[in-house]
Amino acid sequence: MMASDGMLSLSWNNHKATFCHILSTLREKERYTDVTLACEGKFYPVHKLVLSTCSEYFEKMFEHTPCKHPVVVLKDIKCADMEALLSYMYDGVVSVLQQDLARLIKAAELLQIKGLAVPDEPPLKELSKKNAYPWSSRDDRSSPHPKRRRREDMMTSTSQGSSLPPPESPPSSPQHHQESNQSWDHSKSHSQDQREDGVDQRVGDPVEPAVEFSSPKQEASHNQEPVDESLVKEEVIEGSEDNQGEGMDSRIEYGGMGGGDSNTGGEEQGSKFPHQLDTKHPQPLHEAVVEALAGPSGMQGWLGTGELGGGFSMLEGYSEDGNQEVHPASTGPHGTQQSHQMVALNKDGTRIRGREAVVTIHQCPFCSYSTVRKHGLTKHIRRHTGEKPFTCPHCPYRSSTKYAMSNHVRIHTGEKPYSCTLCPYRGAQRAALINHLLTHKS
DNA sequence: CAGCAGGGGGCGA
DNA sequence: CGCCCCCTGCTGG
Repeated sequence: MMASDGMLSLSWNNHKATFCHILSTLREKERYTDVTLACEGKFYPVHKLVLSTCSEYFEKMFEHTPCKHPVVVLKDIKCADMEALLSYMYDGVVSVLQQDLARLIKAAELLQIKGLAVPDEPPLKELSKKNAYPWSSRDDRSSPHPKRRRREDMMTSTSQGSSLPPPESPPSSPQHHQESNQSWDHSKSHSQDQREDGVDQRVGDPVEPAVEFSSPKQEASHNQEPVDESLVKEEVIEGSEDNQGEGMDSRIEYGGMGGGDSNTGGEEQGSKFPHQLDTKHPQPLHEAVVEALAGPSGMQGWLGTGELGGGFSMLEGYSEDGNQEVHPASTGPHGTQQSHQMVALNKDGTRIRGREAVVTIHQCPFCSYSTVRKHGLTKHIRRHTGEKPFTCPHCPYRSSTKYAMSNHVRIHTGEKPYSCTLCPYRGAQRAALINHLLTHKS
């Protein structure tokens, strides 16, 4: 916080993460939901606000829908995809099997989900590296990377008669996109056309015929008006801006799900996939999120680094003792899983890396502290609880650790085990001696 | 600068 | 889980 002229600026450190958490919780409890999405016989009560925020498509739809609680039927979207997209919109992350990626992206494009409706090739990369954590690096109010023109293209593409994608990539694998990425990133304005064509296909085709695209629209039109294509345009800007945030991006090595074969990705990628499996389990995704969020002290523990600005950092599996444990290899939601991974990397860097490794991260329910050592957390929690099990036999002093007490007791005993080799100085603590030695150097 | 308290990690049992 | 150590921050002279 900063102060100026006597004014204090109070900042809510984990505001974003908290906010997102709350939204997820509300969704879980179906509280304040004001729109129901229906697909494949399943119903998903959600919030217009969230949908509108994440999708212009919905935004438009609601804008023209007087109905208080409309039910939007999504014909061409699979419920699994819908759930994944909802997870993405509410939690900012979603894990998807490589094989399902194309379909998911397509669904995202149809619904114009910001950040997922990637224009061209990069879907993979984008998805995994940037969009996966839209809010992690900056404010996401502005959509992550709205790249929806794609959709337009698609529609228009026919007219263009575009040639379509290079033979190289069979529809099914979204992966080949690396190369185009770069070009795409920077130029997103005009030149894209040609390229996009190619892209379109890749993205769209894999799973289904282009025809389908219309459907969502139709849907829209049914409900009200067709989405204005022009809106879809938006140029975007994504570029590289992102990282201003806390620089998290840089640290996050995200192997990306999509990256798949791309060589660019890190070594991690390979290992990563194995864990992203259950994308499909319907429930898990949702439940897990909630579960992850539940915490003794509210969301605090759930939040990330606690740094300003927020980088969110983690969702943990929550365990009864108040600690949140993460088991990357086995825990539910992919999304969270990834988060975990991220956390691990951020916090411990070297240590908790491999996806394969089963790492348990113990998250403090009171603050952002997390450690791989349960014992470490136990000690840490004393900070919050104020528990000081160790009492000085000579005075009222109490400490939270035995070692601290032993240091303290030396005050009474006069013991000074750390002696300077250069002078008669003796210190009761090693740190004192080290500090003292500095005086000899200068 | 010295003293002290405390947090968190390393390591072994 | 316990013990120990390293490191850091605060305080007072």
